Amino acid sequence: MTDQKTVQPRFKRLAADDRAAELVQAGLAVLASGGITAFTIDNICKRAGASRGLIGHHFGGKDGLLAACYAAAYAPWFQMFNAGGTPPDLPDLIYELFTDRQFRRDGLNIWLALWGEIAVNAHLQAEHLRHYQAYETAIRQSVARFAQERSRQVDAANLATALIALLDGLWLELCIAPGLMNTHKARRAVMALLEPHLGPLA
Amino acid sequence: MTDQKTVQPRFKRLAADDRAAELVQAGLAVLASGGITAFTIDNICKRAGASRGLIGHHFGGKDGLLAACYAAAYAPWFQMFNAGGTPPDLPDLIYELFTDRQFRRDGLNIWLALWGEIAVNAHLQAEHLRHYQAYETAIRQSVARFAQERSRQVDAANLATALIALLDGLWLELCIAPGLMNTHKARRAVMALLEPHLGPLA
DNA sequence: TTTCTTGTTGAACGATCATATAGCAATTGC
DNA sequence: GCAATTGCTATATGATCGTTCAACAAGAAA
Repeated sequence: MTDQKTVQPRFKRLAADDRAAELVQAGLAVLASGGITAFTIDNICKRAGASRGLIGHHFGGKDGLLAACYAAAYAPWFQMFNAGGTPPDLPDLIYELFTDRQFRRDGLNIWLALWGEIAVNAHLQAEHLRHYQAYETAIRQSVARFAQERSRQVDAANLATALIALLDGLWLELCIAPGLMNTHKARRAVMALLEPHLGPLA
Repeated sequence: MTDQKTVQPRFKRLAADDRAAELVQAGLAVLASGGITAFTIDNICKRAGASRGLIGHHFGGKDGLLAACYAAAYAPWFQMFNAGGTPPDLPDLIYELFTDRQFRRDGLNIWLALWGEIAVNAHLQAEHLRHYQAYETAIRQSVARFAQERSRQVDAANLATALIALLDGLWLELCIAPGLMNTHKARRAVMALLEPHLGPLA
């Protein structure tokens, strides 16, 4: 009979936070590839190599996991736009958003799936609104500072509104018409909005 | 015993096309209020006051119904942007898109739900791409004609790309942050993009 | 080596899902 | 009044869904 010591462990115990993070990453991967209808307990556990009971244990259930996925998707943005911090320089921001690393279909598919849920889920929508307002404030301040540095008079609030919508729309286009959208086209579209008001950005 | 004549009919027979149209309308209503996860045979039949077997009978199943819903959602756009017809005047188009009748959350929720599915459903995405290219052509021609009439030199393709993305982004914003977006803000955002390139539109 | 902590599994359960289809029944035609 | 047409119901079926939880087991501590 096999020595107990040589038996392969059935699973590896992780710290609670580590396991939760793995499940969130699996959830994001499932959203990226299959959208919100693929976001099921079975799909996520298969992806994470874990058992279905863990979702209830760590998140209280599927809805809690989705909320955690939203928070994880938002975390990089939160760092970038956190109220109280200095908003990024506008050219740096635009540059960064349209690198191949950021302007990627799978990552933006996550947002498209989440938007679909935010539209009909009051709980998620309330949380999104809090983040959105911080984001809008940061973008508006970036625009205002850039204009002021170049002695340009602009309606920063309106330009921020238009910029935010344009960014979201370009993301959406990459998801639903990927062959027709790329970083080059996206950058030029953004410049078409900003440069007449702010002058050259590059 | 009750006379046969006075018995209330159990259901009303409709022409096949009429019943199919009702089911499509029910499907769109379900997408508008609950998103793609609420798009189930039971929800749609409850909404239509019909029996589940009709979905299979008229559409071959749920996927066929979703395709029909997409076609129905697209039909008004098809009329507006049909390749071969005259694209609308740009100011008329912008005016029309941001009336309270068109810029409405429930209608735009349908698109948000469909976009989520288009992103991950190859069949639907292929159909969408056909329509999208006709739409882009029409918008580009509207922009080009408007610019030409005012002796303005613009990159019509780039401006059309930006305009399409901005329109989609404004729709999206109405769905996910409805308290913060309205027709007035949306119009002004569009003008911020177009007027520096094309001159006054109103 | 034994005990303890708690992460984890995976099956049971009831609900919901989409499809298939026998047969009912509204309505028209003869 | 009866027959024909075909729209339509509603049930059966197997699969998938999310939640629950008893009990297992990895790994640390004593």
